[in-house]
Amino acid sequence: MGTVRTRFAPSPTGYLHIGGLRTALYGYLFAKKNGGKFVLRIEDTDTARYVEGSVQIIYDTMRDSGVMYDEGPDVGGNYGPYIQSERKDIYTEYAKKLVEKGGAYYCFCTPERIATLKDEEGNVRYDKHCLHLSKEEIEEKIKSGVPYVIRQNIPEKGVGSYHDLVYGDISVDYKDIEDGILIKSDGMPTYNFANVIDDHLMGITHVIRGTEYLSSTPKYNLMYDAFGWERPVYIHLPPIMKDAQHKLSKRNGDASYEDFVKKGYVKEAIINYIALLGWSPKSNVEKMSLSDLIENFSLEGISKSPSIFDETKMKWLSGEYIKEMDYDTFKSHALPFLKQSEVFGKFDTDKLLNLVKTRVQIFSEIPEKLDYLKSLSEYDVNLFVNEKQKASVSLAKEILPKISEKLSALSDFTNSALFESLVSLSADLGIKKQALLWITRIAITGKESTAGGATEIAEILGKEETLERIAFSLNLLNK
RNA sequence: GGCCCCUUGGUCAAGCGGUUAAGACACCACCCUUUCACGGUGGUAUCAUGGGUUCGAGUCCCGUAGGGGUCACCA
Repeated sequence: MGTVRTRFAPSPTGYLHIGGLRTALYGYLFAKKNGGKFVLRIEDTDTARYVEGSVQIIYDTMRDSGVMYDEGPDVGGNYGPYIQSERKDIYTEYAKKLVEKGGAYYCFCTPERIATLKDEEGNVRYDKHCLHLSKEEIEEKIKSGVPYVIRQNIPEKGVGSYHDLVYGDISVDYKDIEDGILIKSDGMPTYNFANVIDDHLMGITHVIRGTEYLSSTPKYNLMYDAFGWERPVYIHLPPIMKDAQHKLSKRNGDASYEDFVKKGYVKEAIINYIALLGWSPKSNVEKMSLSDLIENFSLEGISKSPSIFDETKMKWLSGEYIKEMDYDTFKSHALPFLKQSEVFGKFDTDKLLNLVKTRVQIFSEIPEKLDYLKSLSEYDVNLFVNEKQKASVSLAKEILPKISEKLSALSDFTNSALFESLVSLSADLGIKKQALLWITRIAITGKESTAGGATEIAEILGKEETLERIAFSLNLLNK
């Protein structure tokens, strides 16, 4: 076999959903793993379903996520054009060839006649009515402008078998396959035809796509065989589910790649996670960059059964990426989200960001984690009670003035200096430092739990604000 | 409904005839700790079901149930 060539062939119907992106990713990984090429082809033969702008979304998503193609409409290549609507003449030419070879035939049946073919369950199955038209009849009808389609001629007997690298041997009886339309009456090909022609002409060696094509693949093979072309290797992928019953889809309002990016997921984590959905590496390592994925990817790890999308796990992965990010990278990603916080601009940006770096899994959690810094308003003084830390309301009343006094004398208002100072104060007072720090933190935040400890927060608030807040809390306690 | 395919904890999953049935997320507990988080340790929890085959079955075969896909001039 020559160079491995895989392709991703989405239709521009509005967005690139998670399942589609995973299909693209596997095609990309398999090609890269084998030193091959990954091709993007736009399947826009259904003009009615075309959605403006969706081709651009496909380009953007693939670029942004790193699942980048070597050949495609906007990057070129030697097998173009890569947009099916620009290949119409090619399909017409090959359709004629297939008719000559007996693999297809002209059909002039009206929709009305087709409708009479409905069985009890409402399923229509074409009866090969036009297969037996004579050459003269066909020529005459075409000449006189009778609308027609070109149908595939499926053998009436026999079984179509092939080997799928994920699902193994698949066999479908030809009697269960209908003579599907290859060329529509508007002259455009259907997926069933364009897909085969393009995959062959573009030198695609491995066809990677969803399981929805598992049982229709034998009819594609019939065409490869009729043309005398080598069949590609098939790799069908199980679907990604929203729950046990439903596929993940935008139609159900499920998030897409761009939605997750907007929600503040680390991009690498999204790709990493979807790679793991339906595929498992030989090792137990789960956090993998795109290049790690290329290195570790193998077809044997692809599962046959559908997998349910678990946003919680993706969130965890995102958090792992954030924790390992160097600060500057983190800052550049986090800043747009920090700006949505009410505390942005009121305090030192770097200090705020440092507070939050190990405490968020996705960037959008930043504002909520920092909101407590906003202002101090009336709160339940019972928050001072903490049995484990030996803190109580009365102790708070007693030591808060001393804390205030100590802090007002402090010139170096940094975390470490504050910590040292307060610890020594607790020793002087003969109380647990935990109790003193607990009371301090409650006094300056009024919150049971906060991102950051007492002295970290005090540093961010600054001396003036810290002392004001302690005074406010003291006042509250003495009410 | 016909046909094709699938079925290991709540979720992702390893396993390819002999294992105490990995690991991860989630959950719980404990430790660490300046609350929370991080980190560490431990724990709860899985082979859909009934028959075979075999000395031995999550692994092989058949049935049943459940689920997915497909049966378009959509891809």
